[in-house]
Amino acid sequence: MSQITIVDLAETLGLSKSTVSRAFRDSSDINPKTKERILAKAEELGFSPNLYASSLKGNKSYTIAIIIPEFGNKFFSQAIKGIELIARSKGYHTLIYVTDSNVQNEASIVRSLANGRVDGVLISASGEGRDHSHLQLLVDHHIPIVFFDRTYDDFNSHFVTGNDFESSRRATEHLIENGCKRIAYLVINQNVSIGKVRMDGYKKALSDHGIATDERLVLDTENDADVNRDAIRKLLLEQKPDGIFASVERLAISTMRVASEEGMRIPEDLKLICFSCLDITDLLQPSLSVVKQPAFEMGKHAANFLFQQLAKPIELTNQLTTLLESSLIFQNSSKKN
Amino acid sequence: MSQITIVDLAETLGLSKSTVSRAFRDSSDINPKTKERILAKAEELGFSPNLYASSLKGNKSYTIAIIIPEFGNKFFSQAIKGIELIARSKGYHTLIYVTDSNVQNEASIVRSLANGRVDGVLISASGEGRDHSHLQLLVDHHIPIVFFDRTYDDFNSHFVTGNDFESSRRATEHLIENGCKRIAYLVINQNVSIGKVRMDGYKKALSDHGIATDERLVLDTENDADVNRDAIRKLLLEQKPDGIFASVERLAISTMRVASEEGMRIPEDLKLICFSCLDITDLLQPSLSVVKQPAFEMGKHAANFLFQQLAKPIELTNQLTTLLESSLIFQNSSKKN
DNA sequence: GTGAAAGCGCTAACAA
DNA sequence: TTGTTAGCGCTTTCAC
Repeated sequence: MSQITIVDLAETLGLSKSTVSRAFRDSSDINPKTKERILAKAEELGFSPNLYASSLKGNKSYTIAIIIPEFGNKFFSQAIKGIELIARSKGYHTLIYVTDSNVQNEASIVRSLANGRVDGVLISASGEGRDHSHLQLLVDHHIPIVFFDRTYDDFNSHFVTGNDFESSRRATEHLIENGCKRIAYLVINQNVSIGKVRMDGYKKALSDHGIATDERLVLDTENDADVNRDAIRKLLLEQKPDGIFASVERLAISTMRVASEEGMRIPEDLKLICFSCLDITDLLQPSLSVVKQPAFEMGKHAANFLFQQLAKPIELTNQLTTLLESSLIFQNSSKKN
Repeated sequence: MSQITIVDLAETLGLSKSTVSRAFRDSSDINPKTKERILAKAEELGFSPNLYASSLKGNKSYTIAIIIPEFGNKFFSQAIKGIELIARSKGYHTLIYVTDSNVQNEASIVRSLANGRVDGVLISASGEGRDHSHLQLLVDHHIPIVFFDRTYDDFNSHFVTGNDFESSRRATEHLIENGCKRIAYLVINQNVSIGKVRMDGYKKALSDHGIATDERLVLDTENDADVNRDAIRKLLLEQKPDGIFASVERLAISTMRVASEEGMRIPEDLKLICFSCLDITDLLQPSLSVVKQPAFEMGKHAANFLFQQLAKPIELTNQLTTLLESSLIFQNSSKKN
């Protein structure tokens, strides 16, 4: 911690602490030469104004928080990269928290932020539970919140995400066009927004093509990779789908491994497409068809919106959603036989 | 921001602010009933003590920073996950910064931390430049620093990394044992520690097996993917290596793409092994042989050491290095013909 | 253009 | 066990 204070600096320079203080704020009028002298001395002594004293006076932390459910895939690392980039360009600092998709963790993290630690929060919902009152705490403290990728329906705020309904519809339609009759949908979690919206797109494509939805082909998964893998195996063996649409990358990866273990070939016996931000899908065996969200852009967009809110708060009476275009990349995993 | 203060709470309860303050600290003796009453009221009013006032008094931020050069691969996301986990278990918050492998960015970030914002710093060096005096600023402010994965030689501190020399030696030896005679080494950057150490391991394996080092087979790369790709193409075409040892994943990925474009088969014409934390190397075509660092463990280890330093500072007079064991996973990309 | 002084919200000696 | 009080280091009116 910085031992030297503004008073020390003032003394060594024969000035008052208010003058020294002014040298570090842009606004106040001060003799340019004095300012220069002060800044030079500060540099020499390695002094910079104590953050906590400034924040206590100014009631501003110049810090935002990112809360994400997991760190498993490239989507979140790209999104964080975008957020951090914008934040730093605005002179803001970025705190990072991982909830492990656990709403209790989410609540405890959120509670630790309401004491002025942050000026705003970017969050991708953990997806669990029905009680999201912890977020109300932020609202009460006038801390703006922006959701990205995953949200809660029961909460009015800004939400930045991909055009998941349409991408899902097109992904599913692509499987149909390539000959699939029994397409299974692997849900990340029925309670998270992305689970539902992506399922709606899936169902729309089915009904558009006169295919009835078979609930046995919809697999709701959990937070445990082993459990999911067994469930996928059961699905493949019992329901014999000829196409899989996975709402997240890790479920598609599990599917590839299980299919291989069970001697099913992709795409001959089973076609596969999923949401993923992986940048080496072309090198997989088979190359993987994906819906690729603009993760980096999404992070930047969400951050920019947060800073807009910080500059000029807007009261939201219902959820305001911004959709960013995802790209569909069709490769061998979904290829027609 | 929190409008309500400790004084407001005290007034509504007919107590003094010191009593209220005590209710939020664990140590001080206070009537359990009073404490309960205070905490209940605080909960009701959504009050929590202002962080900046506490920090200003206590000269402690309960915040650490992670500074990383890039966010491109799984290594860093896993390491961050480990760090954040430990930090939160200690009641600490974690700031994240990305330097984009640029030492100027690194310096400006570091400077913004020396004002008491953080109690400690975890850093993976950007790798550029010869002047690392910005880090001295942290030392002057008694902010402990722990390096992980990438360090600077000219700086005394704790450094947590993998047993890169030995892993590199074994990886290279593995290529030799599988018949390679002309093994190229792709360096991330000659100036970063990992570039050098991994090269030393490579050279050791060569000399152990009576193979002379051919400097034309050592390719120093830059921060630009396109430039690197062209350089790799040139290397493959002109030097005709029969094995590649890549010090980082992205160089191996570029190699796979270039090889494919030039009609070279892996592993028949060219064997490949690299450092990588990717968890789907088995699904690549061909499955990729890797040196896998314990990224999550490394993050936890580095964080734990930082907290040890925070609890009881130790003056380091030279670099203290902790090596964590990496695992070698041999798959098809390096298989004998 | 510069200085004096009050106070941001909290903590911790000290007193009661 | 609780209250009083003096700051933590800085910003910002208000004088000069």
